[in-house]
Order: sequence, then C-alpha cells, then structure tokens
Amino acid sequence: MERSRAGSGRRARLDREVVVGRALAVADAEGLDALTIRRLAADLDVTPMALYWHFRDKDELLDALAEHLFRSVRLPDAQEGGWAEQLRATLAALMGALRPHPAVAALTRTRILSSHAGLALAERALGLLDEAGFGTEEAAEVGGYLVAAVVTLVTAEPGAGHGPDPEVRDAAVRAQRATLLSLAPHDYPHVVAAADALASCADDDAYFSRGLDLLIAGVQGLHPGKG
Amino acid sequence: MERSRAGSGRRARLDREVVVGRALAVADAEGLDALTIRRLAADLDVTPMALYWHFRDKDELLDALAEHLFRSVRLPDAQEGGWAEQLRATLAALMGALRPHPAVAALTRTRILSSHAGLALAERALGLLDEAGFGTEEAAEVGGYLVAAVVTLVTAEPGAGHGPDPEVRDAAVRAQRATLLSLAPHDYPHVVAAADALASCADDDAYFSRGLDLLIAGVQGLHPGKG
DNA sequence: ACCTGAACACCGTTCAAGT
DNA sequence: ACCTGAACACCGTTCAAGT
Repeated sequence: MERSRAGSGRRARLDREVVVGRALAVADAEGLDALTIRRLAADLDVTPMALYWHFRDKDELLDALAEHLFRSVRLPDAQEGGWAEQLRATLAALMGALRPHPAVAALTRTRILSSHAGLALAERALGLLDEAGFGTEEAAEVGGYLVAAVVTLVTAEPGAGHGPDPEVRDAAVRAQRATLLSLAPHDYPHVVAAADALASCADDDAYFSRGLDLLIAGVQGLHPGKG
Repeated sequence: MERSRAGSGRRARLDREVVVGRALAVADAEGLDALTIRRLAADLDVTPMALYWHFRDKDELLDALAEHLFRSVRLPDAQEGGWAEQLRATLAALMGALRPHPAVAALTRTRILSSHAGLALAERALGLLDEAGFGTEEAAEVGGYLVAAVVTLVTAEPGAGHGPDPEVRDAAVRAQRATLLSLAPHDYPHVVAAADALASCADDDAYFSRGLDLLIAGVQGLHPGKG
C-alpha cells in the first residue's frame, strides 16, 4: 500500500509554491472556510506540521495566497492615454486577476501594502493620481480606497457569496429571489421589482464594467482641476 | 460562592437582545475573532448550549448582529433636495451606524437583503435611483454596490483593521509606516512619499466625507441623463 | 533540511437530561 | 420554556523527536 492519494502518484517534495497552488485550488473549489491547515495537509499527503516548516503560521500562508494573486495582475504598459484611462486599465487589470478567485480575493484587501506585487500596484495608482493633480494625502486615501473598492466589486457581485458549488449557488439564488418576491409590494415596491437583478447578476462583464465606470467617474468628480 | 462574574451581580434571564448586546460589546472591544459561542456564554455566565435555545446556530447570531446595526441606521426624511443629495444622506446614515462598530460592519455586507432593516435601506436607495432615471436592473446593481462600498469605506480606512486595542493599533501603524519608509524610493517613490497617509488616517471625518463624494460623483457619472 | 507523532488548548454543535 | 452536562468531530499550534 503506497501512502498516496487517489491517482496522484508519488508525492512531490513540498515547497511554498506547491502549497500555495493547492491552497488556491481548495479555496476556489470549496471556499475559504474549507481551507484549513489539516485539510490542506491531507490533500498534499503530508502531516499538518509539515506545513509549518514552510510557513510560520496560517496567516503567513494567507499572505502568500494574496501575494500570488497580486503577482498575477498584468499591469498595463504606460499608455498614451490620459490618467483616467490608465487608472481604469490598472483597476481592470486587478479585477481580471481577482475575478477567477473570488474567495481568495477577500484576502487581498488588507494585504496590499504588505505584498511586493501589491505595492507595485499601489505605486502605479498613486503615480497616476499624482499625474492627475491630487495631493499626496488625498491620493493615498483615494488610491487605497480604489483598490479596496475593486475587491468589493468582485466579492459583492449579486449572486456571489453563496459559495463556489454551482448547484448550491443556484439554489441559494432562487431562494433569495423567492424571498424578495414574497415581500409586500406596498412596503418594498422597488426591491420586489428588482428581485431578479438583486438576487443574481444577469451579465457579469457588464456589471464589472459599470463598476469601474462608477469608480473612475467618482475620482474624476473629486478631481482638483475639474471645475 | 455565587456563580456570577466579577461585580456583575445576579444573572439576568437570557433573551436575544441581551445576547446581541453582549456580542456587540465583545466584537467592538476585541474584534470578531474573539466573538465565539463559548466566550460569549462565559461572559453571560451561562453554558454555551444556553445560546442555542435563542439562536439556531452561530450564523443566526451574526445575522442578528447585522440586523441590529441596520436597525440603528437613522434614515433621513424625504427631503426637498435632489436625488443625489438624498442618496448621499442615506449613505451617510448607514456610515454613521457602521463607524462605531467597524468589526461588526464587515458582517453587514452580505446580509442587506436578508435583514428587515437592511431591506428598508435598499428600498430607499433603489427608490432614489429610480427617481434619478436609472432602469430597474442598473439601479439594482448600483444600489447593491453602493451599500457594499460604504461598508468597505468603514472597514478599509487606512490604519483600521489592526484590531480594536489602541496600543496594539498604534504599534501596528508605526510598524507599517516604518516598512513603507524603508522601501527603495527609486522603485516606490509615491508609496514612500505617502507612507504616513497610507499607514494611518489623519482626519477620519474628511476621509469618510471624501469617500461619499467619490461614490455620489460616480453615480452621477453613470447617470442616464448626464450628457 | 525537512518531516512525523503526540499533545494542548481551543472551536461549533448534537443529544439526552434536568427543572 | 429554558438551561445544563457530557460527548463528538473538528480547529491551529508547540514541542520533541526522527531521518
């Protein structure tokens, strides 16, 4: 009897990269709650304690997960376009990296400034806001908020947040819709009318695009040289 | 020997309200991680199982916490002003309710549509967006996002998220600042220049006010009748 | 250097029982 | 109706030990 998991053959030697890869897969497939040290160790065919050789504690593993996502952001080259277009492209790049991993995306919000790749993203955003004429302090506030806002866009998408299993998700969306439709139309006319759109997103791309439009328009509205 | 905790006297009979009140106090003082069933039961001088008489499980307790916060939102009366002003006042009311409880605020983001008071808030927002001329679907997306964005504003404030203990928080902020200042200015010029503002918020009220400005300007930028 | 084994101090929750 | 007590199946983590 080989001590290995179904069809996985010989166990490769552990390093941070394979642990992070497996952790990402677990979180994507079953959500962040399913990502426990013990579960991850079992998946990697190893003792829980083995992971502590590679990571000081669980938090350091989550840091590494966030770093992995930030590293997958493909920052656009500095373009010809104005700062607003470039800022939009930068936020779109972050969004593109987060969208495939909504469960893990939530981890990035608090880790931008403690991640190397996150700092590169922040530097880019601050540079564009500086170019736009924002002062240092205002740029810091706005830049920090924009990154957090993109994360929110991904994690707060209507119909998301019911876990990754599509069957479970669909059932939850239908239940949500039914609950909203059962409200008294006299008390909640707009909620009842919008039940479908509130419970689930009809067009993901349109939702995300509109979200970016809102954020960029918001920054332009704050813009010192606007009036 | 009375079975009661230090100076608390006779134990009052349990109900949902006193449990929620104590839970809020624990979360405010020590963060959401400290809020466990067992810890809460000990604080209430009761067996962990006693709580299961009042709440089906922990999630239902967290639902009740979110409901409590939504209920503390003082929605403004319908004003004379335009939809943008009213929408801003509505979001400001939510922000006012969340700001004293940043740890618990994170719970509200996924619970708006399953909370009575949250639905009242959503209804108000959707009504104003309707008045502004947004279609049902777009209003649902934008309205849902705005509420989530306010929560993000509260939980992502620079310097927040280091836990509630002021000493611990200050130490974390100083460490963060020092780390940012130690970066190579050649690689991260804007981050280094903005280290102070990124690590901590100089003026809370200004930050929150600017955040609302950004969101409202963003909605106005999406507005169908803008051009 | 890299991993195992046993143990500790926690969790949320079920189930039967008390008053 | 409201709460207790014992038990179960989990957590993250420390510490000493193996190779």
